[in-house]
Amino acid sequence: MYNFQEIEKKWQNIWENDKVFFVKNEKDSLNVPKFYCLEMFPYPSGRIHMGHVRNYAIGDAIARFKRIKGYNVLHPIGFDSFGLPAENAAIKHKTNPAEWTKSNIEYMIKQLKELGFSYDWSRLVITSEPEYYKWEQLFFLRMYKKGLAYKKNSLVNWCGSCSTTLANEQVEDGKCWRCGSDVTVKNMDQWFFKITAYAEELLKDIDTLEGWPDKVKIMQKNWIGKSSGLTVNFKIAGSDENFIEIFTTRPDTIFGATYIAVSPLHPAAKNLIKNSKDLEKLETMRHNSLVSKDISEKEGFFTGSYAVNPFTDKKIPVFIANFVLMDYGTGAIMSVPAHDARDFEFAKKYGIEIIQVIEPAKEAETNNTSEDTADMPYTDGGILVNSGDFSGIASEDAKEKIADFAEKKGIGKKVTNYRLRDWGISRQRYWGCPIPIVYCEKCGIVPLNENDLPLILPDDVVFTGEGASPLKKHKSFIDTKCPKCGGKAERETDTMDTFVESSWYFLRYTLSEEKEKNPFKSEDVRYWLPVDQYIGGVEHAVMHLLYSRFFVKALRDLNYIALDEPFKNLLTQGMVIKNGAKMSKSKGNVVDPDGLIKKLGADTVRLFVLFAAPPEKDLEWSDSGVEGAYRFINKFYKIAADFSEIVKDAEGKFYVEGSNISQSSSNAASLNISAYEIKKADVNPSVKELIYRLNGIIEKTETEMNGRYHFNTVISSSMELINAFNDFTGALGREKLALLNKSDKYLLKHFLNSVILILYAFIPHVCSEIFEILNGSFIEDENWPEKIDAGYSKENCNIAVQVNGKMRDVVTAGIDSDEETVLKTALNSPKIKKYAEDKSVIKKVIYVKNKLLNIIV
RNA sequence: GCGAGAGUGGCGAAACUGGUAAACGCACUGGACUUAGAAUCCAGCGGAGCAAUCCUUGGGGGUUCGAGUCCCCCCUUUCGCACCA
Repeated sequence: MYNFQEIEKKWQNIWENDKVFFVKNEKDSLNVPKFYCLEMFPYPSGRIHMGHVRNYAIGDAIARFKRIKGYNVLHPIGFDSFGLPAENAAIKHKTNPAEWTKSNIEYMIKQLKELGFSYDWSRLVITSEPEYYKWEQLFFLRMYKKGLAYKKNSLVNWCGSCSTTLANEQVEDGKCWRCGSDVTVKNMDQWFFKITAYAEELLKDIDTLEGWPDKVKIMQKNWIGKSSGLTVNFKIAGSDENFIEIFTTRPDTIFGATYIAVSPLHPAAKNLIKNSKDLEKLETMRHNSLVSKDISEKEGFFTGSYAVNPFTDKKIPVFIANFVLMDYGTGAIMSVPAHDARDFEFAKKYGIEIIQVIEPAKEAETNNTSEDTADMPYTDGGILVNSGDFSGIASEDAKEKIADFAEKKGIGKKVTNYRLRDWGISRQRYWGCPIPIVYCEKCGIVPLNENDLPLILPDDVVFTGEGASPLKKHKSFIDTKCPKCGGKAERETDTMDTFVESSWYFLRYTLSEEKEKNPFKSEDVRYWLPVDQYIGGVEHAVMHLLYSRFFVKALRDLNYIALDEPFKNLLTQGMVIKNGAKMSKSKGNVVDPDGLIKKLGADTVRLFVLFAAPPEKDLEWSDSGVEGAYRFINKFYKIAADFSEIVKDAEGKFYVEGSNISQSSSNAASLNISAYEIKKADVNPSVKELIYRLNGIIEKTETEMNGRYHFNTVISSSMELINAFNDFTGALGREKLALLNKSDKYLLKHFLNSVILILYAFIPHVCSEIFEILNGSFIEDENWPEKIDAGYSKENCNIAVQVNGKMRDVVTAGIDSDEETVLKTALNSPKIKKYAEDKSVIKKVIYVKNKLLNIIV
């Protein structure tokens, strides 16, 4: 009987002791194609959850398949081990973040090993270790020297009660995710990476990522948010030198601009205001836009100043408006209420003039013209009207012409804007990579010397949970000497965003030796990168994947590597849900992998997770479905073990013609049919058919495992094969099975071995075991099964017969029969007669060979 | 509001370039084995109908000999962005 506990332990020990999945010296393997299979590494929260199991089961299936196919496979794992939870645990349980993290990692490694994933553990990466983060500090210094890392004053999310900044994703409905108090906006000095310098390249190269889901590519494109438009200077009425610079993507509507709207945070806002009482209003509005990002109600007021539309020479009012963002474009806009929804809403509210300057190009839309202008603006392109010399021109044309005109007159400039902002990496936290910078009284901001790295995060800190980061109170860390002048200096106490670590860990995995001397080696990166298959959740579609792309490009420009894009193919797996909701403690619908592994085994859990849905879809958890997976594995094991008992001879060898294929020989498991000549005439017709079906599924598996990764259909095909095998052997009975001739036995063994090799990717422990029982050798030494011609020839096939496109009957005909023959047979069928005969005339016949016949009467 | 998906039995899902819809599994029902149960095995299982037969891929229309699959409109739903000018 199938004892999964024993079997799984046995194979896990063998894999570990024999280093089965360690990458064999890649320098000698350059003649074999490489395959880098990568799963997003976990945060060491304490336990592996079902989402991890799914993610890693997918990756492992691919890695194992590719190995059997003969690839040189790199399949690593690590831990993204810096981050706030460790600090929270430190506060709550009075533990040390380093120790808490370490014990979590140890436990999770144990879990991953119990799940039997085929990682090369020698390449384990733990990002909170100095041997890892010291390289990150080095990259920071190099980026600083190149101007890619810089410091500036900026607005950040601030939780007053936790005394720390929060990342955007840690702000939920304007409240702190941890303590629930209101989040405000604060002005602070922050370190940034200049990701905007790569905005255009990051956008352009998205088109080269053919193996990425469109969804993710679109999300990244939207995030980068490129838009091209025009800046135009609007002179302040009554002044010769003062003007407001606005940004617009619709220069074609400029004749319809009836007011200027300026952000309350605009530096010129104060000077525009004529009535001193309005300065208070400005202050309130400034405060509001700083404190909350919510602008559900458009508000504003007239400054008392007017600007001159350079195209119409008309004076138009200048408003301060809360919906105008300071950090996009120029912080001021020209408002065209007739053709922009927001401008329209604002103009209606404050009674500002609305002038139509675009007419829909098509006259076709007749019935809703009058209504349109009253209730909503017309925001599409069309033909210009009321636009001076530009009237009559189409929008797209006019955009160009008006922009050219503005540039020629020196009042405007064509510009490209990006929504993408520079990446703020400063965190006022302890458990992160220290930023290697000191502040010297004399020299100002001074980077550390590279050979002073690593700057180690001190271990002796006190967590109170109150006030600033513990680093801020750590005198011996802060007090230092200036690397430049040797005078008194203080260290930077901010640490880096943890997305920095995950932006290059996949490069570190390629390093196998001299780890203390290099972050990675360029020749290793050249060999292994790009990652052939990256697998992870969609939640990282923008941040992590965009930051990693940026980092690779930056490292390229720092001459570390020659690589433009890190991830060739990306698979975003769906969530694991139960009772229609994402598993969470608060909903009480969490399924713990540990318990299931103990109860039903790792193979069962893995099989269910891969079988229940294709990887990109959400997976609905089902306890009885898991039991079904368990049943299948049991059945599979029993069928194979029984078969091996029956067909073995007294010496425990298989009946196989030619002594070169036996348990004792070195290539015992060889499926290479050239070693044995099948006597086709002797083969049982049912066995022939089994082999024929097998061939089709070997082929199907190969295409499926080559990028589509619908493991569920591969598994169901394997189940069909096992069922067919069982039907055959069951019907025959043990005695007759034992009396089958050698060709039959050989082919049946080949059949089972092939199914084992297909399923090995999904349920490796039990497949390794069955393979050993059947062949006495290791499955990892085996090759992917070849298709065998066992002499099966289809004589007849079923042909669907339709009359006027409706399914009416199925007839049997010889394979490759011509239309005439099939039609004759079909017309003999009583069912068809009934439908076709009384209509007397056959107008047309459509015949698809071996498949379908459609009679049109 | 904008953008991108999804909608097939009681459930998870199959169906490669349009060609026998529902493979595989779960649940369920009946049977065998058993003192009984569990496990296992066999059979059935989209809907209506005694049956012949008819209907069925969110709804409506279209293209086609033929549509789950292609085109148009609508409904529902999930996700992402959300005043980016």
